[in-house]
Amino acid sequence: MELRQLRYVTAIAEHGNLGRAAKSLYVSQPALSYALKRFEAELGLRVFDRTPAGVEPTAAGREVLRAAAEAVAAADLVAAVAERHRAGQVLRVGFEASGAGELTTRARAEFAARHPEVRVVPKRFDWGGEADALKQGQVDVAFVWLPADLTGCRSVVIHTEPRVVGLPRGHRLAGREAVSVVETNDEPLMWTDKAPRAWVDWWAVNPRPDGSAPVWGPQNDNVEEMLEQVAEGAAICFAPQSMAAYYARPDLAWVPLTDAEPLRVALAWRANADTPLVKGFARVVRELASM
Amino acid sequence: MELRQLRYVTAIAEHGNLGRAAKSLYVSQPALSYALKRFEAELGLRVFDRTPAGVEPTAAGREVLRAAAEAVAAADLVAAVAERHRAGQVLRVGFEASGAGELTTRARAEFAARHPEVRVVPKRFDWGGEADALKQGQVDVAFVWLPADLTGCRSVVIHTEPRVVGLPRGHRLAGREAVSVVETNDEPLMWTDKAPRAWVDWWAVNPRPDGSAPVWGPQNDNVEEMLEQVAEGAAICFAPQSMAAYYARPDLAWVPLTDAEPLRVALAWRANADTPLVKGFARVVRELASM
DNA sequence: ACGACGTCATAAACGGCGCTTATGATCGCT
DNA sequence: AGCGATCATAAGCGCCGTTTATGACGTCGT
Repeated sequence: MELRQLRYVTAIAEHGNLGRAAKSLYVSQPALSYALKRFEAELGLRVFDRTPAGVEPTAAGREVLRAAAEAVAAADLVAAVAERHRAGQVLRVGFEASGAGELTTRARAEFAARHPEVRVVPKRFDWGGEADALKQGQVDVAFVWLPADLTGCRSVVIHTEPRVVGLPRGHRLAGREAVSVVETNDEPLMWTDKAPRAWVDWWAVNPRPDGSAPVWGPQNDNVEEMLEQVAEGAAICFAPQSMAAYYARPDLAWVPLTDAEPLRVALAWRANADTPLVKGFARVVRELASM
Repeated sequence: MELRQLRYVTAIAEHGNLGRAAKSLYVSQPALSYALKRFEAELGLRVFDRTPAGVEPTAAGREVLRAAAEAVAAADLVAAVAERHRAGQVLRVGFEASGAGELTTRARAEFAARHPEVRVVPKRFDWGGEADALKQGQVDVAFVWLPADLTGCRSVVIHTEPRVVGLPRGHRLAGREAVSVVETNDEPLMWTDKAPRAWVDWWAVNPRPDGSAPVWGPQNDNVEEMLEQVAEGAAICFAPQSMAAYYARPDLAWVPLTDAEPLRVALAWRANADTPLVKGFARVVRELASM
């Protein structure tokens, strides 16, 4: 007996007709007729009665078919187990913009080297998107720019990074070695409606040290849209230091902010998906972060 | 994926060694090695690690093997269901000597072909034994030589057959084209005490057409014992015509009887065992008998 | 009553699969 | 270094499972 035979009789029972069942199985009708005959001979009993209108299971056939369907389902589970292992050996790592800087890249590379059987897949998100993606199961772990709502997740801060101001080349503040937040008070500032208000206010340093509110410039969804508009002089932006290296455009100037709270990046994962793969990645990230 | 592959990997896991597993599966070791390789390629993952000491399941392989063992067990259940039905689907057909001649054989063959799920088992009985066996439930149906007591049974005459006289080769009547019953009056006649008196008298044509009684020869229990003694000249016997064909011994002569009532054979079954199987067999016998 | 249609069954032919034998590669042990 | 045990590869071949072609049978509509 082979699975092929069990799949055949299961399909025949479902369709009630050798012709249609054959089509569904991508074999010819005589092939199915012959296979059924040999299966019945092998079992020593008739599974189907033949009628001009099609076939009907015999009483004994019904029991055989029930058992056959279970065997087919059990075999499909073998394929599913294998698929899960093939697919489950994928670690989806979420991030936005430059993520955790070099740490993001080094962590993925190091983990991939230690686990060649695992495919580490980077997944980029728009502003604040990596936290939602993690919670919705679109990624397995994420480098999350704080502040972020990580309810239902576990996280550990693994990176801090000074902030800088992004200016168009030639801006009056572009040649400075550093500027304070208040010095940028009058400049329109890029913002986004994609992220939660707390995220936006944190990035904008709102309220400012002197108690004033920022001047809001154009809104944008992601880092490329933001930098395009800064480069053309529409506004300035606050960003992590690594962005200067990752998006080193000739028409942009990056100047350190002297008094802006540094960015903290957390590695986060869902509490109910604390798998060995995820734990292993977190271990690698912590190792690299402590060097 | 086929069951063969699942049985192979299950056996490999059990033996931990391709050579021993191959022996247990009655295939050669290279065949198993090749089959395993193709199975792993089909699944897209390695089920076993190979070592000089044998094979060991990988972590993923363990899960595949667990699922494979379940699928094999489920498939074995299909065979077990079939076996249970086969064991229950037995039709025991009783008869004596040549039964209803060719009809007996053709009926069993035709019914078996139409019902592969049923095992049709022939059961031979000594003289008159098939009627008692039927009533006692030793058989499901029987080709009964009449006359017979079929109280509690249903029956239908499905065969008639001329009678002949069995003579030792060289007997004074052996060369005749036909003889009358009265011409055999002086010859000792084989008889049996196994069957009812009515049966014995019918077969002996007692009383004879001229009112005389037969000359009783040796008694016997079955056809072989009878023919042995006829061949050695101890007596003659009356028999159905089919017996000449079925027991064509060189030391016997069969001569038609001109005035003996033909044998009538009935298909009989117990009235309280009017099952679909029995009814089906009766239908087949009637069909063939009417051809 | 007959022809058309739908359905299952059989036959012959053939591509390819799953096995065989022969043999090689590798590792561990002596 | 040689031997034995184990897995892997290659070439060849028998036979299985499929195909196309066609037949048998029952039902339905005309």
